[in-house]
Amino acid sequence: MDALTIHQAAEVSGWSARMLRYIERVGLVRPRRSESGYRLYGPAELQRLRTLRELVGEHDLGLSDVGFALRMRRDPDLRAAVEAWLETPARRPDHVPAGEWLAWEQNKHERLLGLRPAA
Amino acid sequence: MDALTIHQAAEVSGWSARMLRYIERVGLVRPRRSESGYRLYGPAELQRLRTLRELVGEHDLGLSDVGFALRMRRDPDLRAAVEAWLETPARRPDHVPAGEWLAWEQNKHERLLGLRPAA
DNA sequence: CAAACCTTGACACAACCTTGCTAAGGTTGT
DNA sequence: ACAACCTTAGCAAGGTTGTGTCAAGGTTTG
Repeated sequence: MDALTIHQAAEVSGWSARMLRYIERVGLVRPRRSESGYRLYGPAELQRLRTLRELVGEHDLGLSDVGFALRMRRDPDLRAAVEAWLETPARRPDHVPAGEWLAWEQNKHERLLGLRPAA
Repeated sequence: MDALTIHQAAEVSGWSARMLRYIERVGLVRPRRSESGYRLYGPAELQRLRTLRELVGEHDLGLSDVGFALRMRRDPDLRAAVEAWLETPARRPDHVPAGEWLAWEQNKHERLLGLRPAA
C-alpha cells in the first residue's frame, strides 16, 4: 500500500481531512482511489498539497482563485479573452473621429432606446 | 466636457451606476475625476466597460475572477508562483529513494510532533 | 435659488466560499 | 466480531461578492 489515507495525508500536509475533500471537489488535487473508494494520496499529491498551502498562505489567495487560474490554464479560449481584456490599451474605435465620440455614444444610446430611427 | 457622467456611462455601458462604483473599487475600470470629484468616463473607459460585460457574461466569470487575473498581471511574483504550482508535474523529491518516501513522510511527521528526536 | 445632478457611507440581502461537525453506512486489520 | 478507519450527504456559521436603495451633503445649471 504505497499511499496515505486521507487523515494521514491531512496530518502530513497541514490541511484538514475536510479540506482535502473540498480541494478535490474544486479540482485542485485529485488523489486516486482504492478498489473500495478510499482516497489514496501518493508523494505527488502530498507535494502538491504542501506547495498549495504555501501558495495560498504567502499570497493570501482563496482556493477559488487558484481554481480560476486552473480553469484559465485548461481553457485557452477563456485565457485569451481575459488576457485580451487586461492588456487592451482601451482606445476609442478608430472609425469615429476624435471630436465626435460623445455624440456617437449618445446617438447609439438613443437608437437603442428607440428614440431615434436607425437610418 | 469630453466625457460622460456616471449615470450616462451606466446607460451606455449596460452596468448600473452602483456597479460602476464597485468596478472602480475592485480596480478594473477607474475613470478620471473632475475638479469637484465627479467621475468622468471617456471612450476608453466605456470600451473597457462594454468588453468587460461581454467577458464576464460569455464565460460566466465573477468580477473577482477578473480582479484576480489583474492582480496576477500586476504582480509577476504572484503570477510565477501560481504558474509554477499549476504546471508542476508533482513528483517526489528526488533525494528520497522510490521505496522509502512513505517512511520518510511518516518520520518527518513524527519529528514535527516531537515524538522522535531530530537526529 | 431650486432642481437635478454628483459624492461617500451605510444597511440589507441573496448567493457563494470556506470550514467544522454529525449521521448513516461500507471496509479493514487484529 | 469489533474497533478504527473510510465514504457521501447534510446542516451550520462566518466571510466575501454582487447588487439595490436610501441618507446627508457638495455641484451645476436653468
